[in-house]
Amino acid sequence: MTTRWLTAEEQRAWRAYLAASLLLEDVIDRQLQQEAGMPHLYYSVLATLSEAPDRRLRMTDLAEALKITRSRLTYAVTRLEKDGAVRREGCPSDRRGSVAVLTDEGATVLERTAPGHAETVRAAVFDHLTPEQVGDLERICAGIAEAIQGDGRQAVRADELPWRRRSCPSG
Amino acid sequence: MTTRWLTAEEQRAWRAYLAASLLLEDVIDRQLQQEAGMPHLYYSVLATLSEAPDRRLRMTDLAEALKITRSRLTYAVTRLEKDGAVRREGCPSDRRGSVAVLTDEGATVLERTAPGHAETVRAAVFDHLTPEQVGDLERICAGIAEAIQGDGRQAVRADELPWRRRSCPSG
DNA sequence: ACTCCCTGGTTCAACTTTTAAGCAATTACT
DNA sequence: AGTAATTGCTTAAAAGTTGAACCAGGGAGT
Repeated sequence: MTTRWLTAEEQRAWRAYLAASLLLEDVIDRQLQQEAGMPHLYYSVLATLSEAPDRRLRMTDLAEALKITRSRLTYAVTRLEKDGAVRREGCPSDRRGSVAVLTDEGATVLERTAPGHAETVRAAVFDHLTPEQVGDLERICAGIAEAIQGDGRQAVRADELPWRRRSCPSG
Repeated sequence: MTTRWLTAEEQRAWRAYLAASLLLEDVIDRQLQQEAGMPHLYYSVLATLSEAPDRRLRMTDLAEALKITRSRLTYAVTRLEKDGAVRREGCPSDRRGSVAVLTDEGATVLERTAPGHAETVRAAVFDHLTPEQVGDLERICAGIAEAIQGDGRQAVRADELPWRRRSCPSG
């Protein structure tokens, strides 16, 4: 097949996306590094745990929720554990497994820093979007995620090719 | 001010965005690592140079175009120089300056790998967006970039607070 | 020319991420 | 039960990134 290049409009959109995503990651990482002493991803680990039943999640489920590799998560949790924000527990139902648990200290960090984070996201993103655009953004991004994940045909992640589900957390 | 949290719709959009951007970066990095032997950002360095007049750009201009810090660019160019894809030249009009130049070898790598990259971006992003959505995406992202950059008030980049312009390349 | 400050770019040390192994527990199969 | 393949998670080594510090060159004011 002769290469299907991007159209001019697609190129403009793609470049705008690349610029925005780099700038955004930068601003958010910096803000959280300042206020919470950790990069955005690590904050997301805490945030995700805080919403999980019993504030705990299997490592693999957490990685899946965050869309990152297990390896990356292992390092993140190790660091957060050193900080006292997270604790690891063995999984009773599967002796291989381990469960990340948000500590009270971690919850406190989250509570303290969530407002600043929300403010940053709002200032960078939502304060200048119309409600329709918010909906558009969600649909567009959901479509992208879907296109990438619902893609059993080819190796998409090096780590763990198809996306699977596990369980165990509070039992 | 009592924290302006994100609305439910905004949260959904934000989470969809985070997931999509992580997955997307992952897929693209992996594809380019495979085909071009370099991460996406490094490919972007080559791509940006290839479109610049005389295939050359001052380091700071290149960093600005790519929305990355000069430090990060220094490392990228050093690596690409080792690969032979880029060459550094002194800037005649400012002895402090250096200019990154795309070599023929770099141009060849780009030509060879651009189709695969385009295909990946298309498959992950544009193949399932309507033309309206492409426009929406561009406008939304442009707005985000604008909100972050057009922000002289606060330190947005650690490196170089306000965004400026330079020149010199082919003169 | 002399100061003082700014700018362009690089470098260092600390940190994060990646990829490919690696290991132990579990499952599937016989 | 016995064994091979799979799964859950960690680790090692290499690569990339960050933020601060650094240095030489350029500019403005005197």
